[in-house]
This record gives sequence, C-alpha cells and structure tokens, in this order.
Amino acid sequence: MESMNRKEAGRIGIADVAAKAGVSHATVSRVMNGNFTVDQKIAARVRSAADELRYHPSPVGRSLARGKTETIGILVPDLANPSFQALLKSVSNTAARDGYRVLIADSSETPSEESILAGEARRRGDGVVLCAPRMGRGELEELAPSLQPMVLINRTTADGAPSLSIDYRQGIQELAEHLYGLGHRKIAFLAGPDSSASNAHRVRGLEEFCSRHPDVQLTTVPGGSSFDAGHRAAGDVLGLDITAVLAFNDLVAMGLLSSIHEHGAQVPGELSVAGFDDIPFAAYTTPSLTTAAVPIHEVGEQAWLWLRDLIQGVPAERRQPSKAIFKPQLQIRGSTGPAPHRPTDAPVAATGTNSPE
Amino acid sequence: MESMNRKEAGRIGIADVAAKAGVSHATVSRVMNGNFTVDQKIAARVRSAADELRYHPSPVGRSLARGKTETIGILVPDLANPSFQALLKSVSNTAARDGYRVLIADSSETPSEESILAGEARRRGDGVVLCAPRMGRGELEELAPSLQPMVLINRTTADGAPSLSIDYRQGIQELAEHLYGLGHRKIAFLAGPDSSASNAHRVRGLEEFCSRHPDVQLTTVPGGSSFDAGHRAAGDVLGLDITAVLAFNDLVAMGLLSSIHEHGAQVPGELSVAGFDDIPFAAYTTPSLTTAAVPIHEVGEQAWLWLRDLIQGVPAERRQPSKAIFKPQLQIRGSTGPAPHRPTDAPVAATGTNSPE
DNA sequence: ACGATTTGGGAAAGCGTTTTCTCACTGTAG
DNA sequence: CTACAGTGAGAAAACGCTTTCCCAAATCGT
Repeated sequence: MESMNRKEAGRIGIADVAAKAGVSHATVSRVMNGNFTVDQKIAARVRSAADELRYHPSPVGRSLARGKTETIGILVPDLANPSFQALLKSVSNTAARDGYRVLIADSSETPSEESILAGEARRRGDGVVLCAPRMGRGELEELAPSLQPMVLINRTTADGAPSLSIDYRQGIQELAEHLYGLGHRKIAFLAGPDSSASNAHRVRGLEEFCSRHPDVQLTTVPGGSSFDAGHRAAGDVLGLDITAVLAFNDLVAMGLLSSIHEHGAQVPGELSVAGFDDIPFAAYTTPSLTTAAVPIHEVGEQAWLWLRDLIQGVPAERRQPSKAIFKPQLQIRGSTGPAPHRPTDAPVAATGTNSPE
Repeated sequence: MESMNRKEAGRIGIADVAAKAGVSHATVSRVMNGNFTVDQKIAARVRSAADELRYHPSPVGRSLARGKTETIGILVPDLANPSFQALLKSVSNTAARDGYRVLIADSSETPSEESILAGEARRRGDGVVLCAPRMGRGELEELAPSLQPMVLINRTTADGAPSLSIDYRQGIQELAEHLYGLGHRKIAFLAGPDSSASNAHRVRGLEEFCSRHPDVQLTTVPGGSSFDAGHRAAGDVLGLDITAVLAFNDLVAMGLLSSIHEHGAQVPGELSVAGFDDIPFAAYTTPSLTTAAVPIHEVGEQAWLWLRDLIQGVPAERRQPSKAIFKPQLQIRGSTGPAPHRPTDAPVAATGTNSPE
C-alpha cells in the first residue's frame, strides 16, 4: 500500500533499490560493484534492500555503460558435428571461468550465411571465435578487420589474427604412412566439403605422401563432413580397386563403415578404414576406428585464453604468439589391418554379398 | 582530413552516419528500421552513408531502447551429452529463423550452480529454456516466477510454466515389456543421476511394470548419465544374477556395452542391454543398441515456439496448451535378444573370461 | 581552534539507440 | 489569399546502468 505511485512496470531497477535504501542510484551502483568507498552501514542497508527486492542489475544497461558485454560469439559450421560440439563445450566452459558467456551461431554448412552470422555474433559480444569458417579466402580477409577481437580456428588471415590450427597435413600423412606400412598401395581419400580449408590441408599432406611413395596409387572421392555423407559414398568407394580408405573425419568414416557393413564387406579384412579427429565414439565402433586424435579440448581452451588477452587489450609483446599448431596423434585401432593381396584387381564390392547388379 | 575533431573512439555510431548524411540521428534510426515516413531521397542518402561507413547499429544500445535483446538462454546439465547437444542445435536453429540467438549455460551436472546460471542466462536475454534442470523441486518452484518467460523440459512447476516432457515412464515400460516378451525375468536398471527428474519417471514406470508382472525380479544399480558411468558400472552389473539391463540412457548403455565387451561376455547372448534416447550413434554400436527413440528435434522446436509466444505476449487463450508429452518410440535392434536359460543361477560374469578374483 | 586533507555520497553526464513530441513546411480547400 | 490537414524531420526524452565531478562533512596537523 506504500508505493502505488511508483512506475508500475514489471522489472525493478536500480532506482527502486535506491529509494528503498534512502540513497542515490550512484551509491547503489557502487555497492553492487564492490566499490569500497561506501560506508559499511550504508552498504549493508543497500545490500539488504537489494535482495529484499530481488534486485539484479540489468546486463544490458550495464553493458551499455561499461562498453562490454562479457559475452563472446562462436561461429561453427555445424552444431551436429561432434568435433564442433566438443570445441563449443571447451570454449564455453573455459570462458565461463572468467565470467564470460557464449553465444552460438551455427551456419549449418552454408558458407554464404557465414559472414552475416559472424558479424552479428561479433557485435553482440566482445569478441568472436570463428571455427573452421567455410567462407572463401577473399571474403575472410575482407571481413577479418571488422571482426576483431577474433580468434580463428583452422584458418589464417594475412592481417595476423590469432589462429589455432590442427596439423591435418601431418596427421593425414601419419595415417597414410601407417597404411603404407601395412602394405596398402591403392588407397582412396574420401574428401570433405570443398569449402573446408582443413580438407585442402589433408589433400596437400596426401600429395606429399604420394610424392614420397611413387608406388602408391591414390584416388580422391568426393564425400562431405557428415555421417550420411560417408554412408552415401560407400557405393563409390566399394566400386574402386583399393585396399584402404582415408576418410575426411571420423563421422564420415563411421558412415562409411556402417554402409560397408550393410554391403557385407569385411573391415579390415578386405578394406581398411581410417578416420580423423578421434571423436568420443570412435573407440567404440566395430571395428574400433583407427584415427588421428585432435586435442580439441586444448584448442578450445587456448582459443578462449587468446581471445581474452585480445579483449583485455594485453599488449602484443606480453601476448602469446599469434599462431599455434596442434599435432594430431595417431590412434591405431581395429579398422585398419594388413593389405589383403588379392589375385585379381577386382574391386572390393565383387567379394561382398551385394554385387552391383 | 575533414573531421579530425570527431570523437576518435573506435566504433562508428549513429551520430557519424547522421553527420555524414546531414540529418539527425532520429532520421538515421528511422531509415535503419525501415520506417517509411522518410523521404526517398534522404533515405537513400542515409543508406549510402551508412554502408560507406560500414555502420551497424549497436545491439546493446538497441536492446536498451527497445527493451528486448532478441536472445534467449538455454541451460543444460551437460554440453557433452548428445541428447542435450541435439536439443541445443534444434532450439538454436529454430530460434535463428525468427532472428533470435542462443546463449548457452552449461552446469556440467552441478545442481548447486544451476539457479545462478539460470538467473544470469535469463536476464541476459528475453527468455530461457531450462533443460532437465537437476535442482531440487523446492528450488525450482521458488526460482520459476523470476525466470519467465521460461520453458521447461522434463520438469514441471506448480505455477504452470510451459513444460515439454518425454514420457520416460511409458518408454521404459515398453522397453521392459520388450525384454519380458523375450523371456527376461531378472532385469537390472542401471539408474541415472539421483537429481534427474527423468530418472524418477523411469523408476516409476518400472514399478508399474513390476506390479504388472510379479514374476519379474528387478534390481536397481546406481549409475550416472555418462559413457564413463556406464563403463564403471559394468563390474557391478556383471556380478548380478540377471539376464538383461535397462540403462538410464544410450550413453550409459554404450559405456556398459564396451566394458562388457572387455569382460568377454556376449550381448545379447548372455546379457541383453537396452538404452534410451536413440542418439545418432546408437544404431552403430556393436551390437546395435535397442533403445527408445526420443523426438528431440521436435522437442527443441516446440520449446522455441512456445517461448516465442510467451515473449511476444501472445494471449493465453491463443497459446498452445502449456504441457506436452512426447512419446518415445521403441527401436528394437541387436543388443537385446531371447533370455538365455541358464541351468544355474550363476551370475553372468562367471561365464566370462575375467572372473572377479 | 582553524585551515588542510581525506572521505563519502549526491548530481549529472554519458553509453547508443528508439520513439514520442513538436514544429516547420507543403499542398489543398474554402 | 487565408486556414487547415498532412508530411517529414529535428529536439529531446527515455532505456538502466556506471563513472566522473564536485561539494559537504569528518579527520587531521599544529
């Protein structure tokens, strides 16, 4: 019955607390921000008024006044991909420790949407993590200046924005060498999205591998980045005269595996399969998947630490170097084995149950 | 050389555009918001000034003025869990269609953090989705009023906040009936986190199942919600005199499966295993996992649609009903089979390679 | 006991928009 | 030719905070 004259609007604001405690908004603000120039008595009064009213400062008002939101954006090509999920979790948890929240932007593998999404994500927060953007090089270069503070993952720009990369080039070579050591000479690469920069790195790595081993015969098959892409590509792969497949990533390898299974072919007996990333389930497929483990958790953690330095304006010399390359680690499991020596050059599928009739 | 007197601060704001176009901020604002009371000539001039300067309105300023952020929060117990990842993707993508962004809050299965996280997530946006909160009933009831607009998933409150639930009670009964039909009479339930409400629903369902089938002997084993939890629990489970296990969810089932494998026991020959959720990989374990499929994509979509109605203040009568229950669908796959009739009551492990010596 | 410091807290100026007022001007009708 | 809608755009008031400025009271030194 006391204050029917107050602005009846829903949210209770700093003014209400000030009134209730009999001080000015300024003082309430000071108390809420732990400014110790306020008398203990008054501070206590303000605090009790605040939580009697269940007052919480509006983040928007605060953001405007302070010029920062304590939020960052993260752009991923596909939120359904375990690798990006893991990265998201890692970035989110690490940033949370510093009181930052993460806003997600999922481009769903649509490169044309990326630059708009990236811009919005950036402006809504204090910085942005661009994870494996699919956009073209030119577009990225042009966009980069307007996006910083920004950390790139699996891409680089000329303007030297911090960039964390996985060494897919070396990783895939190690996988290839592993296959080579098992006697495989006819190998297929089930490629990722054309727009993926990391796919290009894998291709480069394989070229190096091939030039080192002229006796290897490598076939590249268009694939994709998803389980389904791997599943769909099985037909093409089985029609080839090969003894092993390197898939773009674990997801693709698993899709391939499951389809190969349906076709009745034996892994690794007739065909060896390797993935990339070492997602959580890779160890539990049948057979378990040989792959190259990417330390995705560390990548996410580093991404935040660097972004934080940028946001806080840490002077360049005290900052970490602006590039880091993480080495994948070979995980040899059950899906790869010795190359079968087939008397004929017949494609794998011919030995399977479902002949392509 | 023309405007060295301008505030040299980094960001360019509405004032700069106004100056450049020779109009007031008000007009710029009108143009940027597609208000057609502005003369074509002027509008064009403003627009070109705006994109020459690469001007983008500050979301923070805009949010303050408009009283809404076009952002929602989502609280999940564990971002590493495929079910919550799928929900996140679904909510995020659906909300994105309406121009809303999603802020994530991951409590990492720490119930005590939830209420703070929920509050912050809520205040940073226009609404919040609470996904399977682990907090106690009392805490939730108390928090609820301060959180709306809010949509709950797998929980309900007395104050009638919209709530989407999976009918775990029925789902687990169907799974149990399936096992019963296969001749299983001694069954174990590998339970989820105590704090999980959906776990309680499963327990209830199983009680009903048991009272319908007095000949069934059900043992409950403490577990958890993760792959590791399932893996760890294998020892306990294998020591039991049972022929089938119902796991809290697919993740737990998969962990269990992999450990059972290591112990050398046969699934489903010696022991049948069923999961819950039908996460993407459930179909590709060995053997493939019998489970109850949860339409998680639809849940996420509905969650946003309801939240949107709440945010936009759609009158209660034009709104959807405030509760929805989604029925899981039985997916019978390879991990469940006929109950073995063992001559003795010896526990499963005794037949395995690693006896618990 | 009186000026010189400190201390504490109110008033007010931002922060970057949107939006309501208000008013000058244009064109039309009487 | 005057009066009156109707238009279009500027001035200014929010929005909810933080923070600088500044002044009054309290504390100190001598």
